[in-house]
Amino acid sequence: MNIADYLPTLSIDSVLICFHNEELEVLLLRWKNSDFWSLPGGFIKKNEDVDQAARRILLERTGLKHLFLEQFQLFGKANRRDEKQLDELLKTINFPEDVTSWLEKPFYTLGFLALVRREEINACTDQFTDQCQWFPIQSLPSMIFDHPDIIAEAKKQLRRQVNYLPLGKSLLPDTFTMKSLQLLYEVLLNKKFDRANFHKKIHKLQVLIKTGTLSTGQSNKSPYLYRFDDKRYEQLMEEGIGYV
Amino acid sequence: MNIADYLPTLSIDSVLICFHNEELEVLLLRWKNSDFWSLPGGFIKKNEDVDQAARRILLERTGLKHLFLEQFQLFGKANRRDEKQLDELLKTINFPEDVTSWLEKPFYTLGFLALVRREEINACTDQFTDQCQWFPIQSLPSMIFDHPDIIAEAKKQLRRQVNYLPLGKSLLPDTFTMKSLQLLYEVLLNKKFDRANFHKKIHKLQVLIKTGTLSTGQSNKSPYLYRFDDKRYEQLMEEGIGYV
DNA sequence: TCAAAAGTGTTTCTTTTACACCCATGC
DNA sequence: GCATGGGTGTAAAAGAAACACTTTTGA
Repeated sequence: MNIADYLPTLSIDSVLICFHNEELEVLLLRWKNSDFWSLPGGFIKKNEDVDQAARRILLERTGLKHLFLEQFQLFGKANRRDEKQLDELLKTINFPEDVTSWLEKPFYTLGFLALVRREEINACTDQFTDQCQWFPIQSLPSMIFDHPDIIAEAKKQLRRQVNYLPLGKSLLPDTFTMKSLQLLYEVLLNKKFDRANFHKKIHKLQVLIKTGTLSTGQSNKSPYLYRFDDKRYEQLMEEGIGYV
Repeated sequence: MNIADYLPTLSIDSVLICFHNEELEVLLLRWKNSDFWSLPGGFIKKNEDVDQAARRILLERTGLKHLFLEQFQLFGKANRRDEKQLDELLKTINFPEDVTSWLEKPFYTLGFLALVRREEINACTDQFTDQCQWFPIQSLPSMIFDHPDIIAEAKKQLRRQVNYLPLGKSLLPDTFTMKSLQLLYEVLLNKKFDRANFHKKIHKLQVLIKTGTLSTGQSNKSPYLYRFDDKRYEQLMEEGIGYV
């Protein structure tokens, strides 16, 4: 990392979210020689689009080229990074002098929300971190700086924009059952739906295509498998699904 | 303006919106010696909260201390400012050398949405501009750089967040008639409401308090004047009004 | 044949919509 | 009194919610 290639002042942190074990999970990296975790992030190159920078950073971290990624808020408090904590984190690692002084500069950070499928991700660490793990969004470990706030705001964004985000398409596998779709929205909105009414509501949207059935091995009827009608799905994202 | 006090890389531009003549209007400033208009904006001081910077800049421009102000998007294209245009704008004014070279640096800009009452504003120009005017949001003049995009995104934000923005409270006078409230939402959503049903909808929200009647001088019944119940209003902003 | 879970249908209640009616005001 | 626009009431239509019924599957 050649410091001279990067812009000061503004960094990027991404909240990667997946749906796993009937829960939303967030990807975190552990800082070297510490018990603190942080969001995958990075810096912006000179002459680079900010959106492009966010994609580049996530590509390095996950190997994913195509994923839903959207900025949601600039975290702009002057004292957003605890100085003491920053010093301690830097002390434990022997970065080259130029990297250390770069990291000590003040940075606002732009928060991005990314929606991914856990099984498509091969997450890896960066030069600041030595471990990489998914955590249920309801039980997160200690994090550096204002990263807990960033995740909290991402959650709010997720709820408020629920009608305009490609949640099903980004978080579920290509084919899925009605039950898993319902479960996803129940978790997102923290609210139970009536199974029968959920069916009707979704079918009225005309966004699902039956692709077969899933043999569960259970002693009951096999549920249908669906996939999304891409054209109709895009249309719904424009108009809003009308969930809440 | 002492350049050394300010951060590079990131600037601020605000879309000030008022409701006047049954239309939404935007405040623009005209660049000195040019036919191009721009949003009121500025730079961030070292060690300053970004939100605070946006307030400081608007205070200088409008004299308003309290107003609704919220960031809505970072405009992060590397080439968002047309170089040719920038050069031409700078050529026509004799800024000190340090200011010129400051302005020539690359800047991303953070867009803020501000909701104001036109009559409370005493808008004035800054060192870059010589005129200041409100324009109907539907008929805007030529603007510099990506400022048309910024306004377009602000409009989208306004529509999408309509349920969570204090539109009535920020854009209408302290007391107002049901008709003017209806008109505001009709303009915002570009959609007509049935007068009777609008009454019922609003009354069910239990957010209005009757404060008297307005003598219009017209040969018909005087409409009631209302004001908002502050406590209930805040509550509604949290939950969302449920308009669209 | 039974239990379990998926899929579908029906009834009820609530909300939305359309529109009619009444009321105050100035000429 | 009458035209005008504000305020209120009512009936029809649409939509949401609750819940019962039917189907499929493996044991």
